[in-house]
Amino acid sequence: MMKNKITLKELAKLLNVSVSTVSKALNDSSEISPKTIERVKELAALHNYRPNPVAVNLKSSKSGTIGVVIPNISNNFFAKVLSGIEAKAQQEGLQVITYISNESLEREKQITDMLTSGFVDGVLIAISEATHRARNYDHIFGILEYEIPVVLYDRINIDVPVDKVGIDDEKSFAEATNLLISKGIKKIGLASGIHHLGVGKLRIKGYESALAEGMESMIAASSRKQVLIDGIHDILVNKKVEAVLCTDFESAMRVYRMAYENNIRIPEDLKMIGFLPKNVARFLTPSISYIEQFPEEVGKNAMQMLIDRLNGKLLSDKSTEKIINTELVHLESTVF
Amino acid sequence: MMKNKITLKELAKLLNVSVSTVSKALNDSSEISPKTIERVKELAALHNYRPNPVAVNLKSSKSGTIGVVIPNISNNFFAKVLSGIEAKAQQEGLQVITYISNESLEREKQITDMLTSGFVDGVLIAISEATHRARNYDHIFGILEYEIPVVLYDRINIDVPVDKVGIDDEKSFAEATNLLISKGIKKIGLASGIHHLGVGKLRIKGYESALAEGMESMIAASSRKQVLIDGIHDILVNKKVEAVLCTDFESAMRVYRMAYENNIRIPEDLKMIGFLPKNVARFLTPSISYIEQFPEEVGKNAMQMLIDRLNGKLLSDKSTEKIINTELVHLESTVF
DNA sequence: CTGAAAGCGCTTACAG
DNA sequence: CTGAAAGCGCTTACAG
Repeated sequence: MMKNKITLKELAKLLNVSVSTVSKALNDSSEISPKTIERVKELAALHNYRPNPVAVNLKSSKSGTIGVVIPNISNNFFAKVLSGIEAKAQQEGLQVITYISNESLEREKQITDMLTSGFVDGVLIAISEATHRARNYDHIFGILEYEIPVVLYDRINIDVPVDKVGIDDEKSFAEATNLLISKGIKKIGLASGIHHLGVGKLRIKGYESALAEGMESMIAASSRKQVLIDGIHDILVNKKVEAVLCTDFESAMRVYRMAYENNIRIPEDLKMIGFLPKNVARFLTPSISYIEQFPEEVGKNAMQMLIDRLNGKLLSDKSTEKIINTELVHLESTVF
Repeated sequence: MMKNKITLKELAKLLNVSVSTVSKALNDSSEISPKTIERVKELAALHNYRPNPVAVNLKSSKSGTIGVVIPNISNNFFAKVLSGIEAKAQQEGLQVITYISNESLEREKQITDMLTSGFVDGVLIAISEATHRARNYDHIFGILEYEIPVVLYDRINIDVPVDKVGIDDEKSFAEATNLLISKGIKKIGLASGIHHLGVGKLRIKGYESALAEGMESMIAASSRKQVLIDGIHDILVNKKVEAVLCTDFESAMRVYRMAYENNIRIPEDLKMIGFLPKNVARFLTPSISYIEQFPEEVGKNAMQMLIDRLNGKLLSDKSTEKIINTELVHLESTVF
């Protein structure tokens, strides 16, 4: 049994009325008599009529789709942001078109180029690492020139006048550092594989700003594997830090491995707090205290902001910014 | 500087030619003189003309978009499948609309309902756990009734006559079991949090079929947390298995934790092999031997298959199936 | 080689 | 209350 898609025209012919009448009836126009509305709807239901969304889009010059640009979908944080975006979009009857930049500026430019070709009503984007490094945001401005609203999420520490939704990166590490200090810990180190990114910088800034008088800042940071490992070795084994904060998954796992290989016991010899996915943090041996983020909330809020922008609910000459708070979750690595 | 989108009509007026001529010129029609083609293209480039994709779609009754249904985007396997799909789509100039079912049959039905409303040219779907449990595939057949091609990926062990791309789940665990046997291990157990899913069943089947004469099948399997934990305790602590295969992330992490808590040393007392993301497996202490899958390949192949189907390159009365092979990667947990 | 016309499937001012 | 007409932005047979 093949369902051939039925059109307005065909319905009209079957009903012996005009296409306009059918269209209006289906849209509950007050111009049409209740009786006709009923007849039309009945037949439409019988044939499982659905308006062709492409045609509707052409008339309304809206597509009902949102473009979402993701730097790296393997990063669980971004995967969950997407999940939040998709949930919100679903509620609002919007379609989400996904683009993955793989942290590449080149690819990101291709994507923004597609985005301006008129398919999407709005854009949610976390810029790629490469874009951040190059500080080249021309293609973002390019989208704006087409009057397509843009909301930046997570990686928002850049100077582009658009709406933004982010994480309290700086505060999270300031508070973690303060907590360790309050427990009498003096030698606190930090490891980072993302010190070159905005979020990395903010986390490091939070750590440094919270260090008390006379406390040394000890940072192992590199985006190159071996340099990072050597740096971690230095602060764990040579400098013998008593606690270490990790800004990202990779640095956390390398610290964890390094401690294991050098018989540094967690938490006895070393306290540890990191940005880690809950699922991994809980199951490690020992489990690692982590900063819980709420990526779905980031996604939902970014989508909501975009919707508000599209509906003209936000002031047109001013961009808004929203910060989603994190929470420090204590597990075995910070048992005192 | 605002770029107002320019249309064919406007270009035509500026050039003092007809809309048809402009359209043909831009499409390099042989009907049009080289000189006109050049003039038209020049002005189009100057104004950065891009055809309105919605209008093109309406004419061609194709949308250039593919719907992808993902059960759970937090699962790194699916995230990477999406990455492969997106990469292929990008190459082919197709847009990917993402839908997340959250393993819910209800949600999946809503999604398939949207999919049939005429937006997408084809569908890639991994059915949800709930769908699998309920064995309710009516909504999948529903898509087919609209003549929208469907390709199943990963969770393909169901009786629906469509193209499929999967993983060699059964073989992977059969080979892992054989390897352990060849090393003289007698007591091999298995842990699973996904025994109710097709992929879980296949992995378990592979394990059981490979067990040698007289070897006992020892399985801890449940989708309920505490039952799974108790089961793992039983095979590790009471039955004292010498090796354990884990079908999924959660069961692997629980085995890993359970061994740690009961002073069972890996690999001295217990060998371990599991389906784990590379990134986690490598960093654990000790690192855990894992079955490497190639989710991007699954995604790319599924997308390619769909494209072939759309282009009529596949036989219309027969569905194809492709299996992507896995690889066992030895790390510290299987040092003999 | 160029252009007028029809049409993809819808919506909506306007006329009756 | 109903319908004819115009139009969203494009493509493509057909006529000239």
